[in-house]
Amino acid sequence: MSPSTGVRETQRRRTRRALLDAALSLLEERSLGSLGLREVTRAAGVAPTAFYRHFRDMDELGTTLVEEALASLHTTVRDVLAATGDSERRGEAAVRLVAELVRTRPAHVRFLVRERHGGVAAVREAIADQLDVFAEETGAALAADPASAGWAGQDVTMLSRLLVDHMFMTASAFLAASLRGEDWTAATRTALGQLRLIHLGRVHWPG
Amino acid sequence: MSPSTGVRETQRRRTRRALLDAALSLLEERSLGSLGLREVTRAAGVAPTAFYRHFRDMDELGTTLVEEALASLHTTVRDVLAATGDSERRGEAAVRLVAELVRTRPAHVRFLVRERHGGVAAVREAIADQLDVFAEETGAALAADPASAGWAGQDVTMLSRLLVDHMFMTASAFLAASLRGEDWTAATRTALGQLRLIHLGRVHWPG
DNA sequence: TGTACATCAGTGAACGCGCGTTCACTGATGTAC
DNA sequence: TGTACATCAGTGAACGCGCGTTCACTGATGTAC
Repeated sequence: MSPSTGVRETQRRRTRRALLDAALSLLEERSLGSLGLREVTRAAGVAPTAFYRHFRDMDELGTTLVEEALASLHTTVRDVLAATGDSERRGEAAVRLVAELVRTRPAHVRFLVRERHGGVAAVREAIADQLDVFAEETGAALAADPASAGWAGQDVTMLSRLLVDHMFMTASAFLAASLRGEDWTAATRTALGQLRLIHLGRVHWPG
Repeated sequence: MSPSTGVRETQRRRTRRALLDAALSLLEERSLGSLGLREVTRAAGVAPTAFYRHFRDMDELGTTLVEEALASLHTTVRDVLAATGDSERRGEAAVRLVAELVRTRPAHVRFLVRERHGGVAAVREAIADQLDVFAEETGAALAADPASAGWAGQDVTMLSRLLVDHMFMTASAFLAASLRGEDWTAATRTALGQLRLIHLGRVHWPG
């Protein structure tokens, strides 16, 4: 049998997932730097030593979580960029997709928001590198848009960084609203207004 | 003698400062949640038990750091709001003042950026509350501006939150540039461009 | 299919270590007279 | 000014505890024939 379906491999994957999920769950109200190995294995229901069958240390588990979380984010970014219509509709699509991402993977999104400026260098840098990639992709999409005719390269970069950062702001606002038990209509309206303002500025650039 | 100049009080303040400075220094590459009491006292050059003469626990030290850091920030926000001139000049003033704040108090600014979404609830909430206050002040200043004639209250709020968040983005970009050994010209240009775009959007609002 | 052997995910005991917190203390500083 | 007493910031020993990591192990799963 192929290793991808063997009983042993299946169990191995189950344990690995349990460790990652336990960590994500503990990270709901904590940061990665304060998370202990024994804490994670306890929450996952395995012996402390089982941890080493899957990760060298907590940094490696953290890096794995970054990869998982960014895979979700990558899908969302691509969907946003692929959205068609005028800037109003594209803004709506972006906010809707971010909301959907926060709804389906709240723990992953919270992890990214928290660790983006967090205390674990390896994780911080892994996130920063990927956000650079997203900003570049966004920049390429913007440059291909007729609305960007005549824009300087550095101005496109400036705008794409603003949009990527705004995506994080919006995700963070949704998480904060959930924490306060509010629904997301206010956060959605704010995010849409901000995107509309940014797009207005874009249309009239450089003034 | 008044307690503010007694030898005992002076020494007490010196130790308290040493603890806060030691913590700020350790937080350069760590997060508050992972910081230990003994670690801080060791770095400050006092016995572990001396800590309790000044703070109940690390949370209280963290809250104290928030107050210090936000006092600096408050000055900067007020100066930005007091700046006169057209929006181009106000944007320049804002970026210059943020740069000055990051240059004079890098550890405090890094602490705010890191702990704003960090793992210690008490600190996160203290920062969020103060940012709400800043957003309100900014909103009041915007509303008083003739350029906001006819703006809905929620639109003013939307814009002021964007500006406060942009201030954090800019501070974070300066810190990141320092870390990479770059100078701040690129980060400054980006921040100025973004503010200009936002102001352009504002001028043409609601489209 | 059955058998004999190899693999390896997960275990449990053990270790040395640094942690947060308590306590009674010391001795310089402050206060009353 | 001098003396006797109170205050209290900082100390150092001691505690129990959970930590990360090591090691030899077990027993179910996989493989060769």
